[in-house]
Amino acid sequence: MDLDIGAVASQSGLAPATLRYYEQRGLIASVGRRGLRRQYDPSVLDQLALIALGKVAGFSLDEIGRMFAPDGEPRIDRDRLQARADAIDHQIWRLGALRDGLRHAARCPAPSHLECPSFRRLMNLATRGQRSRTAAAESDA
Amino acid sequence: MDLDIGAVASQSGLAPATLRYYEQRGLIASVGRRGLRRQYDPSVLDQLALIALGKVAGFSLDEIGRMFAPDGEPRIDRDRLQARADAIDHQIWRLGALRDGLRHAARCPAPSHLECPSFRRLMNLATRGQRSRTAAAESDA
DNA sequence: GTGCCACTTAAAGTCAACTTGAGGTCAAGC
DNA sequence: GCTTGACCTCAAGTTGACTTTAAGTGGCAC
Repeated sequence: MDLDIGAVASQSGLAPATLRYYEQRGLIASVGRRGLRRQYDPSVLDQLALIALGKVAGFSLDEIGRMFAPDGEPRIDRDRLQARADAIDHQIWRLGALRDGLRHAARCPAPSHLECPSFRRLMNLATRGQRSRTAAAESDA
Repeated sequence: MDLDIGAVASQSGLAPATLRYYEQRGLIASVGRRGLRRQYDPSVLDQLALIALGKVAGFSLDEIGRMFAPDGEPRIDRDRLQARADAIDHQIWRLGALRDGLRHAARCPAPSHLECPSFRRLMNLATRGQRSRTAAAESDA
């Protein structure tokens, strides 16, 4: 019922070497070996999806490792999870402004968008409370 | 009226070396020199805000450079801008699912979140159409 | 029983985005 | 007039996240 690394690789879209790397980094774990070969529980695919998601959200592998432990033990500080969620919310908000800014730029006839008041307003909105990634990393300490 | 690199650094929160690096990469431009020293127009601060924003949105410096030229000439493919905006929209959507997942995880008493149907549903939502960064980069070609 | 091929390890290489270091320049204050 | 400090250049180093390579192993088809 377990998967070997090639199966996990093809189903996850990640290279086998990447999976070994994640295992070495403690992000995932194999359930054992058959001969030399790592055997993975199918649930590792869910974990990999989570990891991919965390990366999209801008977290480092270390941060992700701390958020979602590989052994199924969440072992997560719930306050920290909430803080992450709030940080992501903030990022979503800024991305929304960036998206609006880009859409505006795609339509706006101004010679330079930096001179367009509408664009500048959007960008000012978007850049409020910058440095979220750094802040998130720092709040980790 | 122009700023030297130290002023730009302190107002933007970036290291002087980073500003020189950005200049070298063509992301920003100084308006000239006073002696050896670069002089920057205050508008560079807006450009740096845009760059920071682009980074938050997951773009590489090259991509950002192509999106927002340093000389005030937008020189941007409007279709590409729209495509970016759409990609960001998608990312926002996934981040929303991630945020909801984290909030759920912070409340949910299930021993492992991977076993919690509600969490799994959120994560499945969030991971639909993954690999956005890669996809965005590829759509650049 | 042997050949193949997907696996194994350890170490080195790559790439982006910086950061650091060494050695040099210049304007200003004392 | 000399030191100081903020700047300069160019090269090398660092970090994170992989990828590649070289050399080896072992289960399965034939």
